[in-house]
Amino acid sequence: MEKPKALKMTAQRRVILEELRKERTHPSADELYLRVRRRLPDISMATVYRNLEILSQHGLIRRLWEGGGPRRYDGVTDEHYHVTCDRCGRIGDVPLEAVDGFLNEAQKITDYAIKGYRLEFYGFCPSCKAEVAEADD
Amino acid sequence: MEKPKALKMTAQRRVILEELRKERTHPSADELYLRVRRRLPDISMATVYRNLEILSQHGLIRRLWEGGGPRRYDGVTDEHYHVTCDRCGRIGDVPLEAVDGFLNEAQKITDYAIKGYRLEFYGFCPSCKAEVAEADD
DNA sequence: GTCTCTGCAAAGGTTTTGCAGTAAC
DNA sequence: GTTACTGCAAAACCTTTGCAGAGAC
Repeated sequence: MEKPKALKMTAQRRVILEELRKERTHPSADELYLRVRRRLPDISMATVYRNLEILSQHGLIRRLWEGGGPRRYDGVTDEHYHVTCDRCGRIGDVPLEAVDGFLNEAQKITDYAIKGYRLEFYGFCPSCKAEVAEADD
Repeated sequence: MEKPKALKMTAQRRVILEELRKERTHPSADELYLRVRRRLPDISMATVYRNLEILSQHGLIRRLWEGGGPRRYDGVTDEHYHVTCDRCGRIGDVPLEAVDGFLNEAQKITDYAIKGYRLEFYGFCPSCKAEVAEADD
């Protein structure tokens, strides 16, 4: 197991966290950088990126919709969902029919006009599942 | 209203579509390019990108998990979902509690070990909703 | 004193775009 | 003939990384 690093609270980290918590707009790294720079003019973009990564690893903030990698495409347009392997990235199909009971519920609690949703599962693919099980022996 | 362009079926477009439908691996543009190039050695990457975009606009293929833009962060770590405006990109909160009735159902029909899901709504934000309504008058 | 963090600058990966020529309809 | 499409090359965009020095504990 890897030993987690001890977090040091630097001025940069503190301000990034404060500004992110102050904002309700779900900013990107770039937008946050502009805000943080008002208080710490010498901060660098790299520091912002590094801290956003570290802070979300530690559960202090959340990153929306994974997906840094390349976009992927599907030739099958029938209704179905996908499941991504957390370990190797392989993507499988989940041929569930539309599950939209929560659309109404969601509609009640926001001012947006909700038109649909995106749902994606994650976990371990069959081979990673097997390899992880072996490693645990 | 914008007039949609008529689709012309070029050799490149046909082969891209065929190869994507043949694959069950949800390939990225790059992976697809490698495959397509076996049949059309002179095709360019730009053509692959352009066609993937056009074909998904026309509903002939699907793009997985939107998210070409920058990643976004949330300082609030409480359980909740998000809703993205299709028109202006603004992101709102949907303070629903975990809705995971479909996890079991999904688990039954794949060989993956499903650990969780990501759920995101989309639609129009309050101001876009209003502007679209006016435009329709 | 040790280990983590920082700024800088450079590189990396992915996607888009302007252009002039070509092919589909 | 008109319009959409192509390859090429360059640029745009977003993110990560190596490094040497600085700061937190």
